[in-house]
Amino acid sequence: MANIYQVAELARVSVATVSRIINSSARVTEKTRQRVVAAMAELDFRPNSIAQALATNRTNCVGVLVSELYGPFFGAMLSALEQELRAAGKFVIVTAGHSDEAREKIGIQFLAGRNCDALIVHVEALSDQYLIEQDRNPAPLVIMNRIVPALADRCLSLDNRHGGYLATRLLLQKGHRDIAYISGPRGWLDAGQRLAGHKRALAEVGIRFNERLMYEGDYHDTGGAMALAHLLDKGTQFTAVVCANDEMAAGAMAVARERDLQVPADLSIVGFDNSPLSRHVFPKLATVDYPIGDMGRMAARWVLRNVYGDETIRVQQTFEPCLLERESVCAPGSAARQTPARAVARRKPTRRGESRRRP
Amino acid sequence: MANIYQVAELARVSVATVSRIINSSARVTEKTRQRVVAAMAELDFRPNSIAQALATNRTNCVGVLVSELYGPFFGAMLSALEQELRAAGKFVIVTAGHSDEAREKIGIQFLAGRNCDALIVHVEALSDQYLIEQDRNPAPLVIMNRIVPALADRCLSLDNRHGGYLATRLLLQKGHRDIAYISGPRGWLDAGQRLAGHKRALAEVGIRFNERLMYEGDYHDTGGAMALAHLLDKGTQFTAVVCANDEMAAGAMAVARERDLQVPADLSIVGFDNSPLSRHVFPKLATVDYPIGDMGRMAARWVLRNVYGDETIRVQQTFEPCLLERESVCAPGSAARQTPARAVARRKPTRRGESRRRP
DNA sequence: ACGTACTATGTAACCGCTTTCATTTGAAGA
DNA sequence: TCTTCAAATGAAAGCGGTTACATAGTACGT
Repeated sequence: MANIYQVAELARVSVATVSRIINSSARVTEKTRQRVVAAMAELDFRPNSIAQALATNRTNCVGVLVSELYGPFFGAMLSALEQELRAAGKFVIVTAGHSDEAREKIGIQFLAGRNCDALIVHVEALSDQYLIEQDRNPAPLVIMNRIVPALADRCLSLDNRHGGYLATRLLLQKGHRDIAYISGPRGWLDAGQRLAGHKRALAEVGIRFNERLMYEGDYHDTGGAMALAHLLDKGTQFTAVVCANDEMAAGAMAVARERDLQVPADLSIVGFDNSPLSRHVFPKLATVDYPIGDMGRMAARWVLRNVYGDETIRVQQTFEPCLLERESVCAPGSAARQTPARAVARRKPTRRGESRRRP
Repeated sequence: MANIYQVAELARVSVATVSRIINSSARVTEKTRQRVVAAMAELDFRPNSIAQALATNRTNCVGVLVSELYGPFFGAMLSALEQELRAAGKFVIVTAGHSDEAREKIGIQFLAGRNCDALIVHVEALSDQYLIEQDRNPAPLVIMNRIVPALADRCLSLDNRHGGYLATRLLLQKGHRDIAYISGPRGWLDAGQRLAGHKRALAEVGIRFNERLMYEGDYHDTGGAMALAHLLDKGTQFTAVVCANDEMAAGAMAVARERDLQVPADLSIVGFDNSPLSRHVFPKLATVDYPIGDMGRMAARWVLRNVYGDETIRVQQTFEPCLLERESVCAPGSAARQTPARAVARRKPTRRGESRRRP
């Protein structure tokens, strides 16, 4: 591959002039510009981006650390983010932190070691303290789905608490009183926030949160399945369940089906995230939309503005969840079946003595 | 950040010696090694990877071009691939080609422009010819899910034809004779191969492929839904349908449900890919496992071996699909219902006059 | 014709590391 | 003690760009 010296020689100019043309960084006579452009074309010259990076101390790379590279959540985030950055000519280097403190730490070091211009991170296990220390790095941190007070201007987050509130409020409005909750892993921030929203919605209508109606899942369908099984087996009655994400809701739905509980007639279910999955299960899952794609895009724009200096870009740091009411929810004890009446074994007794007939 | 000169000065050695220690590239006295290591620690020195890349002409970056960054298919591929490369200290730069020729071309240029050491590409629209031309690049190409004869040693692929064959054979073995087929987009390679396998399975038992039982979908659930609706409306009878991927199968299942067709009693459905989705739908979808994670991992290993010279690594280039029989399939006209008998409207007449009672 | 004020271009240092080749060092053997 | 030779180390030239500064060139006013 030709280098800048060969171009300069062929065009009978100095390398400085060639560089100026590459970067449009200074005026050049039209005549010489044409000679140089022709030379570049003839030699099929493309500037070596590594050399440029060394000279300018700017790699045009943005590091992205997510918990996993698969799954609809990170997939949507990554996809939007990459599209936005690529449009600006920036490269995206990705790696996974696997929700584990040591691996998240290594991940950040790994990306920082590549001289990324900025890091967009979605971490669960790292402490605020560690993130704050990292921020003295040449590469600023953009923090997804979390608020670190000292770094508030670099944090993009969804109001998870409000999301949890909306999910539970929907059920309350439908008339449910005994509402179970399948939580995400204790200690994960969003899991705690969603639960807090649930509690607030209950409190608002004067219902005391019942520890026995809550179970900690793992954000996977198997965990959701196990959670609902446990809740049912405990015997405390409930007519609806809020799941802290869609995947657990899908697992819960499968268990409900196994036990011949009709969703939503016997059990209303609400999920969280609005993952594609929520539209694939039957009945379609009511859920809380998590605009993670928008947030990924916005993280990219934060970087474009604050690192690459594009002042024309506006960024938004907080996002609102939005309730999607679908077929997995109805009034408690309602006979609003999705399918005609059918033989039922082991059906749980209808709550609150209400009739099962359609109102 | 400290550089190698400062380390050298502090340790009272030359930069060459420091470099030797960084890379373990030559023997160094234990005494001086310790001095240097101490100096590096004191200054918190980390070698500048960009400068290393410039000097060695090796970026330790692998470019990955996939159609999309989201979705279970590319997600699994990316995830496995990244994990394998990261373990070897290599960086992954990702971008999307969106199954469009122009954008795929730009994507490859984009990655090549970053001086990647290798490119792993999953492209649909680019011609073999173009890929062959690209291969003279400094960065070799690894081609996923496709066979370019001239570049056969760089191609990793699944035997899609065999997969299509397995799906249809399962249905034939169950006794189905009238089998519809919802294809992927005409022109996509894997779509054509899967269809070819379907045809071969039919031919093997002497059934003539019926053009009226086949419909071209788009690999999305909406396309699958539309496809099944069209097939049903056409009036040609069938007792089973093979979908060229799981997502279309999910769409088809939704339409079947809308039309009060029981799956599998009235209609058996087989998907392709074994995406997580296939376990979330009800009944669980029989499908053909696509070991895309393994393939991603293997692409990484190809690069590790052939580009980074790790001779100890073995690579495998062709992969076999594997049938997963699940609840969405049964014998035609069988009453092997997943749910008890129920009122039915607009049910299609049972095929072949068989009884609907359980055998 | 000449000094002035720009503008266009060139020179060379620098970014931080690797690597070749030359030189120094040190230990074994005579 | 003096060679001899391998091992350890250093000097300096790249890698391919960018950019501060110097210089040559041009147009203009007087």
